[in-house]
Amino acid sequence: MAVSGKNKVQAQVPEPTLKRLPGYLYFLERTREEGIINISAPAIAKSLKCDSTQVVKDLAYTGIKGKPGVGYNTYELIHSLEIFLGFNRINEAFLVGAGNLGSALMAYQEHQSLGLKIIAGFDIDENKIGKTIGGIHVLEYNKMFSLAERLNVKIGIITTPDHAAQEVAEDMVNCGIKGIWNFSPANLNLPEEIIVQRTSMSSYAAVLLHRLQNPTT
Amino acid sequence: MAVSGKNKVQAQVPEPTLKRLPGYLYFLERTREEGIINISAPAIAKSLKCDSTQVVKDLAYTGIKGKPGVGYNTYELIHSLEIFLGFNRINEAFLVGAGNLGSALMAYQEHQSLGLKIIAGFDIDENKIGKTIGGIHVLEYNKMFSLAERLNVKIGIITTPDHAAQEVAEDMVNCGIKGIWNFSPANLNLPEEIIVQRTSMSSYAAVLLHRLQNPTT
DNA sequence: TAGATTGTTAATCGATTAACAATC
DNA sequence: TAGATTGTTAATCGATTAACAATC
Repeated sequence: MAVSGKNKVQAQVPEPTLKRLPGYLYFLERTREEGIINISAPAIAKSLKCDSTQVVKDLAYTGIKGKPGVGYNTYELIHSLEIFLGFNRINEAFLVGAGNLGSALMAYQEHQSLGLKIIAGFDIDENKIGKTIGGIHVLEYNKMFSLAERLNVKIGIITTPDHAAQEVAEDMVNCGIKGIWNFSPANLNLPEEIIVQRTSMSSYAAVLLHRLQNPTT
Repeated sequence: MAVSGKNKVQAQVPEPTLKRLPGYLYFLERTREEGIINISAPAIAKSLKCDSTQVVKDLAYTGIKGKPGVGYNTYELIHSLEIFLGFNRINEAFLVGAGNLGSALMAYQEHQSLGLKIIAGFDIDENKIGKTIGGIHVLEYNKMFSLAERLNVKIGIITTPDHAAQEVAEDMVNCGIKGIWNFSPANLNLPEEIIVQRTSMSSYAAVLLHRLQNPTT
């Protein structure tokens, strides 16, 4: 029953750490391109303008071991981050709502690692069905039900207008989807066990505006 | 010198609070549409699935007064949130990079309050220049310099490919822009006083994937 | 008045930062 | 060995949660 190789209760990874990890990964990929073999936490911290002890702690969560006095092996570090984040696996996802935001995400992952692979987009708009965006086909919404089951897709992305979000989410759950990335501001009402990640653009705008209007100091 | 009307040092608003406020605003706008005049913190908390004392605290930051035993006046609460977030003002912004993500943002704000108004998009791609997306014109990149000065725009949004982000950011700063919303994963190197809000899609993906792979209990 | 809810103050919890020992 | 950096443990800081008094 117990997973071997870990004889201690796995420390819960803080969400702030989790959010920072892809940033390290991105930076290290650039570093590797420059042919740098070893890199230290203070060096990373300086480039990313954050605290070096935080870098050490964050990286430790991925299970990597660094060499005192030297730092980390760039290649090992990238590998460790990818494994930990699950970015090495193919995390297949469906996307519903092939409007502007949906199209953006489909096109985005062509050039940028999102950590997940959108394998199909769905829409009810006849004008969008049949299109190919970022190499991904936009299919008729009703096709989602049979395809999800057949392909065993566990992740759904909602980029529909607000009013459709709840219904789409429920459909996704009925398709066997376990995790939903919701880009609409709607508050989804779903079974407890479904993992919902809400991404609200206006939250970021709020922080930016507030910091502009209330300068520190 | 001192701003009147506040005889206490203004309490710093926690960033988590700031990020939650637009969510309340969205919910309350729906509530108002239903004709509900008063709403209590526990009622909000129940709908948004969060803690009621947190709702009370968050709302208190906006300066609103509620009535014990009754709650808040919906209209006043919306007003208070808008004022506090600065969403009532017209916060004009430039967007550089009219690709998929840039287009998505331009189209998004047509239907959704982002808290800021994109007044022009810029690109170097001949095929994009001249287009109108979400009612916003895409102009030649070089036009940004003269326009920023003339229109006194203080906010810039970067939705370019990574490799262009640093250069665009520097140009924006030279245009007098004070706050930058950066959608590229690049780490911008800019003067201290420039406020940079980074929005990394892969951070959200990382959290979703991790929670899917490491269920809590 | 009674009940419900706000608003404030205290306690808890968790993340960040600091200190320092271990080690390459 | 000496210097630099990791890794761990302790201290600090800040946000969330709980408790309770004030009030409509």
